[in-house]
Amino acid sequence: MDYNELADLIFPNAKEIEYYETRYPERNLVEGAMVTRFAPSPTGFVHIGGLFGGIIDKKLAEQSNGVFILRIEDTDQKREIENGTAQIVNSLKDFGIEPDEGMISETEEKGNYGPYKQSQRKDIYQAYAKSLIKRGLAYPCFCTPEELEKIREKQEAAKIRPGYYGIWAKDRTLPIDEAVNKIKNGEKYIIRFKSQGREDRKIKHKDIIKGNIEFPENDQDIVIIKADGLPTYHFAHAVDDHLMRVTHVIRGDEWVSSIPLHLELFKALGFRPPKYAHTATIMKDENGSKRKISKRKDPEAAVSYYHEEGIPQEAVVEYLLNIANSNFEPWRRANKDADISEFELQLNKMSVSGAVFDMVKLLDVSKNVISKFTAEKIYNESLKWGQRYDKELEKMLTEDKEYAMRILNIERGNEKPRKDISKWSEIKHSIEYMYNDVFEKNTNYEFQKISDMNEIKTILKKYIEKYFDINDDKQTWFDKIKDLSEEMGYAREVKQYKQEPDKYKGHVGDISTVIRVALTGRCNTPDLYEIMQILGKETIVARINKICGG
RNA sequence: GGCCCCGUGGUCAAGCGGUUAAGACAUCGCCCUUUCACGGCGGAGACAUGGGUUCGAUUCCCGUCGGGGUCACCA
Repeated sequence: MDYNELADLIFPNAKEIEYYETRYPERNLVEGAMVTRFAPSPTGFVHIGGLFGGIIDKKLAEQSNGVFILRIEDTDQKREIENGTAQIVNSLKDFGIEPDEGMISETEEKGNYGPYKQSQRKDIYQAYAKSLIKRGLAYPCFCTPEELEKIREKQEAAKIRPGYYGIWAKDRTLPIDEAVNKIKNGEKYIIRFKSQGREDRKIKHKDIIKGNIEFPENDQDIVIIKADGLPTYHFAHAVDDHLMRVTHVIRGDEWVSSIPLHLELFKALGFRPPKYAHTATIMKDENGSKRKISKRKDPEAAVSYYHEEGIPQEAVVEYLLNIANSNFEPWRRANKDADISEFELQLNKMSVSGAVFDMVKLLDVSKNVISKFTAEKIYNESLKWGQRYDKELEKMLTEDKEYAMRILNIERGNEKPRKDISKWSEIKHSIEYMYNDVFEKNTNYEFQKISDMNEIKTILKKYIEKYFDINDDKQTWFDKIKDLSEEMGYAREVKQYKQEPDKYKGHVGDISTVIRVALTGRCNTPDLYEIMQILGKETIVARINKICGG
């Protein structure tokens, strides 16, 4: 018996690897084109860190005229969730990320280098595993989980490095005949890689982000094909990224410690390894200490969170780009209205250590992003959000679209647009007083300096009877408020009042505030003149009478 | 514990042997202003630590401390 026979016994139907090598040829791309891939497993919602990686993958491929692949790593069938792939595809789409190749729905894919779901590539992995067995670089291992556990316990007791390697890798030296017999007897087994590495030797590696790293060679005989016939991550990574002709692997830095293994795998398989870029983990601040942002504890770890909160996808992407490249902010300042696709991401400018996720900063970015939107876009986006998450808002926006648009257009579209909205979930609060049915429920007027109700009523009565005319232009309108102030014993100008405070009861600002509060219930609002123009004469009179009459 | 990575204001971060150690967010004050938001100006606030190397270290080397990652038939 020799390795060939053993290989044939284990994988009788596997094709020769040459078949796949010609089936998936080198890509014919322009010089410098990057082939990247985002390769999540369908185990739940997309993580903010995953989105981060996906954005980088997409951008790099796009700006180099390369290819961005979406591959699904569903080799762990226990953890897989229903419609996991569709969820990933849709989440990415929400953020404007669509693959050039790979999965485009739960079951559909595009591209010539597929299948793009690992569970459908079983034959490919087995062919390469077989080739390894033939060359004596992989072998069947019959150890049960219990045996493995015992080995581990021994190692721990002896305080030596745990794992399946060297003398601990007992099936590594199992005679071929014995292995064959065990297989024929129906004993369960998995396939392990036969490492040629030595722990006392060093390996050097240059990571695009982390720079030069040196570590001991891998000497672990890791499993490459599991009991269910599917590959482990490590093996699938080597086979897929080679066959899909991926040039740059961008992944989270939890993988750096696997580099010695991966490099050895590529070497054993005869593949040229890709370039690696290991991105720093996004962290979360918890009582002053940093930790990895977590699916369990942190709602903002799920990208669906941003959708639910109504933070526009552009803002999230922009914030993430901010974390990714420190030169993004200067770029943005110099190119205020440019589309982010024009920004050139540089891998070598990526941060080496993990950034703490800063929601306040995100909201600031978002505020600026929204301030550049047109009223139309704000209307459409917040309506979309409202339809899904807030029926009341939906009603406000749809019962009279033109009215809603006028509200949303207040102080917008000019040089210094309003920057008071950072997410759609804030919209309702900022417009609701413009709606009579909501306003009527308001009983709490936040009057400020002038709080004597008699004085307030007098001011309002005089205003409505003597000074109010809906047709006035802004200047006339304000001049009249000044006239009213004077008549009531308040200074026409704030400065006047500050110079001689004893001469006046207050100033024009106090009078305006009374009108503002009477009309909106709030002491802080956007431009009162615009609000009044939108409210209209009837509503204004009614709202003032509501106070004066009561 | 072994191995690997990281350590500049509260946060994100420029700087990479000689700088008054940028900038953004947050914070505080002032100005603008009928309120708020915007905008403008200004303040406070940092090179974890101990040794080297050097004429000179935030920058280079070593130790310490602190943080993170990883050690699965999970990815």
